[in-house]
Amino acid sequence: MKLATWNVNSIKARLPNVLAWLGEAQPDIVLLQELKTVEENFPAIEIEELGYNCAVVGQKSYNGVAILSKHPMEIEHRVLPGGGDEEQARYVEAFTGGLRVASIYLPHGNPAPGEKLDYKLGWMDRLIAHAAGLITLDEPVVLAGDYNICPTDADVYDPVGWADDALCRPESRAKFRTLLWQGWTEALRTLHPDQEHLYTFWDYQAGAWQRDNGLRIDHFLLSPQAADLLKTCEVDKGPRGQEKASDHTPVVCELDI
DNA sequence: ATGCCCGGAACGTCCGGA
Repeated sequence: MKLATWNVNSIKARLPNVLAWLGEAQPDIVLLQELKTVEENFPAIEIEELGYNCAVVGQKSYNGVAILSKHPMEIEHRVLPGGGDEEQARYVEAFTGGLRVASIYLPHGNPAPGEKLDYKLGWMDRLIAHAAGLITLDEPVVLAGDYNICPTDADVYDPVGWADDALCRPESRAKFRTLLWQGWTEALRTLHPDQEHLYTFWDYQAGAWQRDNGLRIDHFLLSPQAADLLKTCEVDKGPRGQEKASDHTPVVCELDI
């Protein structure tokens, strides 16, 4: 089973790139973030033509997450529990292909410190609380997406320059570690512990892609039962180098199921 | 020290992104 996560930075602007990559990479399950549109305007027909079922949680202009799956799919959550009447489309969770999977778009938290960082940390507390329940279910669970967290300085092209940014601040990293300590395996770094320049995002500005000034902020977290199935996890840099690219590139994870 | 580049909304130019 081949899974992928990809922040596409507008599904409408990125549709040709997404369709081409789906056809070429042939993933079974895809977790998308930053759709930037409502569910009614999600290009479901084009994606269904490639054999996917779609679970979409949209929002006008901002955020938006989806799960695409070649298997039958049952939606479990359209919003991260614990947030009252949260309006931001940042979480969708479903059963599909024998797995429980969630597509996550964590708030970035800048400028920091301030309200935005507080919202991010509060959102992470909710994720930690929900994940604590999921990990007791003794089933293979995959929590993947754009976490907007660089877990360590090895995941940043310029750790000193980014030290005070919400993606790298100790408060953000501490929450991420709290989540991992529940027993989640962060697949990409686990399989590539010493790899340098292992990035998933390159800013559009200042020639970041050409200079390989990247960040690793898109992550696959696996429950113990899912980690037991882990075969490979890789960054596919291809889509970032193409015309009209997203600023993120897909991370692909293969499970032996 | 600041902005660089994008997409969305909307038709000015700003907001959000990371």
